[in-house]
Amino acid sequence: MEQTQNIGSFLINAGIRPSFQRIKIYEYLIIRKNHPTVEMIYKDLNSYIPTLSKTTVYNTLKLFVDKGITQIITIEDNETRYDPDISTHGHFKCTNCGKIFDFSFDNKNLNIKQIENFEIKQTHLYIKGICENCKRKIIIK
Amino acid sequence: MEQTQNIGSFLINAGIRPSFQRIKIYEYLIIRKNHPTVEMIYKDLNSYIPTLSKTTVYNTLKLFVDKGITQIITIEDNETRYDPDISTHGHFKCTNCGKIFDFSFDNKNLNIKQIENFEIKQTHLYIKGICENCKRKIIIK
DNA sequence: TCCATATCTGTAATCATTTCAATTGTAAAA
DNA sequence: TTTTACAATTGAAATGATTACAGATATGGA
Repeated sequence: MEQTQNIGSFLINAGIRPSFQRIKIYEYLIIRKNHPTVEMIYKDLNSYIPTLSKTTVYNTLKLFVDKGITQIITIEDNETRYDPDISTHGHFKCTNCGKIFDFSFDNKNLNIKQIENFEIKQTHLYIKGICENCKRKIIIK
Repeated sequence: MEQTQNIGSFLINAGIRPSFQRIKIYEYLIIRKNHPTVEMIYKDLNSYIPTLSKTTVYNTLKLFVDKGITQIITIEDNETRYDPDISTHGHFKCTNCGKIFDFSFDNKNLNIKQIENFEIKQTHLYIKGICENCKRKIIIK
């Protein structure tokens, strides 16, 4: 499949040698778009790659983060999630269905006084609440 | 000290029985303003309350969060921090000195698109970078 | 093909957090 | 004041996520 080709050259471009496992894990991230935990990636890929080790998933994600092609999402204190979209954008987690939604926001006109002279490297906006779909379901109940 | 009195009635008001440990832990949070981890609270208070158990720190913080007088800060994936200021405000973590700074922001001009019809319950804005003090030090080096 | 090196794997170790049962403290009734 | 019931605290053990490590496997270049 040519998708693998693309991912392979993308990884090389990021300074990562494109092993089978690395390609499959990155592919998982961009196809599923589900902001997965290590457990989710391991569980889902294990049926397809039976020899996969959880350590490899950890190592690979750490590598992706170090090389700047994946970001860590800490919207919840008891689970680390991963996002291959490294642009500055927000994450909404529905406390009812657990799904995480991406959204865009302007961080230009925040004009934050207290940290004016600080050097900003990363911005994370996390919002929790009820998604539209769950809101409807809950009303019906 | 009358501070303890104030905290005692504040806890009662929040539906929390003001035990010695609970008062000291809440006092720690509001006096230090250091957004501590469980470990920090335990270590610092242990010299003053030698019998203190780490489980009590965990239990107490969970109680505070449940009763709505403390919020969890997840700016880092490997450490859960706590803040007795439950208002919506931002947190800046200096990746050099590790200190966490509070800042205020207006979530009106974030101009968020995709989640217009979602019900928002909590908003967390986390920024990482270099604080002014560390910036100066680093330049001098 | 062979070698050197990188990657992957599974196990064991570590660290944060939770569970649980026993002890201690407390407030109110007798 | 003593008793009693219940809540809070404690420390040990269990759990769960993550990391360290050492051996096995795969890979690219000579």
